[in-house]
Amino acid sequence: MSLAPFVERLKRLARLTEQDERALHQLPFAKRHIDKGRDAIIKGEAPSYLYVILDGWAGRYNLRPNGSRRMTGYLLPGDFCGIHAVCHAPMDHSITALTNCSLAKIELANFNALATDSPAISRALWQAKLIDEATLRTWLVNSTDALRTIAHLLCELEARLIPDAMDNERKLELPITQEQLGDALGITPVHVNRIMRQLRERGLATVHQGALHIPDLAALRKEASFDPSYLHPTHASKV
Amino acid sequence: MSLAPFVERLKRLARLTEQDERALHQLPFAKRHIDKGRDAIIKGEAPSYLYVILDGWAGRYNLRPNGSRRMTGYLLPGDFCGIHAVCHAPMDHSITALTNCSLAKIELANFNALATDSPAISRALWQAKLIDEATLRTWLVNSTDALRTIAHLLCELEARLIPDAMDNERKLELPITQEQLGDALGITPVHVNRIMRQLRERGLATVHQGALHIPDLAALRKEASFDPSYLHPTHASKV
DNA sequence: CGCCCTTTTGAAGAAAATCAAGGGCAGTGG
DNA sequence: CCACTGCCCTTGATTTTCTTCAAAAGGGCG
Repeated sequence: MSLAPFVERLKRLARLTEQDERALHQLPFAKRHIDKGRDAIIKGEAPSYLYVILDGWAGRYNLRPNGSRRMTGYLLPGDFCGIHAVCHAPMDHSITALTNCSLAKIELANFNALATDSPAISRALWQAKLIDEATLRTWLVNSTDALRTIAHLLCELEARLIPDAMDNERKLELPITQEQLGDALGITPVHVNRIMRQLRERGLATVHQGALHIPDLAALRKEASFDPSYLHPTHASKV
Repeated sequence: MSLAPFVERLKRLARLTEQDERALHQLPFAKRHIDKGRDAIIKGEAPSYLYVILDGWAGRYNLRPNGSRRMTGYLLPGDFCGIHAVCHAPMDHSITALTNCSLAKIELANFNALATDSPAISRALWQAKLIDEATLRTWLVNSTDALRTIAHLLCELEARLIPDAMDNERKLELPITQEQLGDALGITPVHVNRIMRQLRERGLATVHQGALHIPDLAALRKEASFDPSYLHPTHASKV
């Protein structure tokens, strides 16, 4: 497996030159497997690597004093983390594997060299950060009640996993448990279950054997007041 | 009023050279007053200015479909916003004046020129973004119940307004209403009031005539499980 | 089969929203 | 000077939402 998902991601974020692309593809990296439930980076570390998710799902989380975890974001294939190290800042949260994951570890020194040389790459990093931030904001804004909160997260995942969605009926892999969803939303797993039932009964979303089925994406998005624009930077950045 | 608060802020975030500092001080800017309740930037704009808060409090917010607003961050004197424009990206949220504000408008073209030339300045921007992001995360993580949510926000404001806190008894201006607090926390103003009473009764925080008094900062921080480290980048970035 | 993990459902309790109504205080205007 | 008005804070009563506690039912896998 190569860094292709990573390069593709950056290409979506900014206009890379051919040279940028070539240099990215030639970045040396190490592959690392992380078992479901294990942490890739722990809060307080200042990793000297950039981690790219090649396969599987990971998540950012913090522990609360009572021991429960609160996810603050999902990392899907092509996503990366560890940028804190751009500033040599220690991580303010941990990264855990929600499923078995394979990651690419890229030496930050190598990557930073590219980023400082290439305006497009450094712009792509900014875009990525802005999207992360916007995503956090939507989590705050759209968590009025549990149903909307869950519906919104499902919409987010759908939009991120199938970026070029056009049609209206969708099916996608949802390899996480209801408890993990609850962690991400600050909701009890029991309550997640009840809401999932409501979504099912209302024909908005059903989960069967690890697959999420959205019979009517438009309806779900309306229910969640989901607007995907925050995930897709306008390529105004072509400039 | 000069850009001094802005320069001071950046100096906290990264090691500026004397030249950086001089260049920042020489940035041309326009002053703009915004009345309480008015918006400085509206969602969807891609402002061509960087805005620096010189005086007053502002806030980032989004509107919810039902018309209520959800604040996603406070902007205090010295803070800046409009960095989206680094990527020519449209704002995904609006900025409103919580009190009467005076802002400095700096042409992005001018500022970007500085930022691309100076590694320290561009690093300071990264730091600022990381802090914004970390702050958003703490809002998610530490909002289990209303009391902790409010206590945490009070701690955040205290830490940001009095960065070099050492002693344990604090008093500071809190120029916002309980309703505005509720907007920031996703809590009903009525409920904010009830919690403020609890804080008062428990001797954790009292508000009198627009002044917040924290008799025992350590106790309040403990209640909120507040750890200020996310606000203060270790100057590891000296490197 | 039997075990573990996840999902599902029920019933009771806590937390917060909602609805409604006073009360303080500053500013306005007669 | 005082009544009036508007804004904010405060409190009570009621209802909704979510949590907690508990237990049962599926499903995959040794």
